[in-house]
Amino acid sequence: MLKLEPTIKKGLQATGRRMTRTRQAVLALLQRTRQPLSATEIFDQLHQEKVAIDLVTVYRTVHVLKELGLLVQLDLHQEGLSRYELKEGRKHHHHIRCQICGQIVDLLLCPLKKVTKLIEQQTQFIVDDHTLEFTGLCPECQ
Amino acid sequence: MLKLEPTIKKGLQATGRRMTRTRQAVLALLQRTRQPLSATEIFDQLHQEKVAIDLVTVYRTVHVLKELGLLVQLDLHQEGLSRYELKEGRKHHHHIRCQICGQIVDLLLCPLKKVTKLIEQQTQFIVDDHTLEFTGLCPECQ
DNA sequence: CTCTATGCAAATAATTTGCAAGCAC
DNA sequence: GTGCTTGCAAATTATTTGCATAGAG
Repeated sequence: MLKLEPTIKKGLQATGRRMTRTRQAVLALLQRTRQPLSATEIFDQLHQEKVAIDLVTVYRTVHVLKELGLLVQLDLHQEGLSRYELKEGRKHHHHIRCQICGQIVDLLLCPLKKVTKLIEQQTQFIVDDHTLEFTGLCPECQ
Repeated sequence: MLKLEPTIKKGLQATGRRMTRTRQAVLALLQRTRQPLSATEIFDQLHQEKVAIDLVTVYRTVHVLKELGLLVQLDLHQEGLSRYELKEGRKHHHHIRCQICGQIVDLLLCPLKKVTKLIEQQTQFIVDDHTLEFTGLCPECQ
């Protein structure tokens, strides 16, 4: 497991920000968790661990971490909320979520490089980002 | 332009539903519009055209049309709302949206058939659906 | 005439904003 | 001590639900 805090503290300070108890708690949680978490899940989980934090602070924290490029905001297929996961040196990847139990599994692939070039040629857009998420039934729920 | 109403009326009636003034208005709007529209946009546009309709009815209408398989609900990249477009005999496709002006352009491709099989092999999930949407800068906003 | 669809009010849910007090550096 | 952060309350936005009435077949 990577020790992220020192690096992140520098990133925060470089932009005039501070490393605080609540930011550390959110970071530590995201670091040890496998699944991408929603703001409410981060809030609930931290409260279970007796960490006092406001939901608003969770939102503000993930916003800052996203600005620093340390975290990815995900919108999975028609969930109606956002989820967050640390980049933590991981490669760009996508996800599949089970429609029954909600389990989210990482997909360690991205088949879109060639497609992106094709789109840029065809549309004259400059492609900046993309969303690619799958839903289905996990082995247990089939 | 396809004449959709008779077909759709049959579809509605086959499930004990009725063709109404408001459903016709929403259908006609989606039929003639190029861009995928949000519930609020459908509501606003119809009001501009002096069609009296409640926002709730818009939501209920797109819900029914989706159940009948006549309409696709889209969640574009981090917009925080859903958009709707009629299938109207069109092929499955994806979109790119300009981050500046919001313009949405259809992409007439889907490069995911092989990837889907690969994912099913690797994860043991049965893949049901996917989201693939791009954002970028359109030619005018670059 | 029966049963579905609609409008209106109100409830939910996710997220954002304002402001005074707390805390990092 | 100064200025960024936080908590709390409240506002905003998207969407859903309850219920009595209007309207399609």
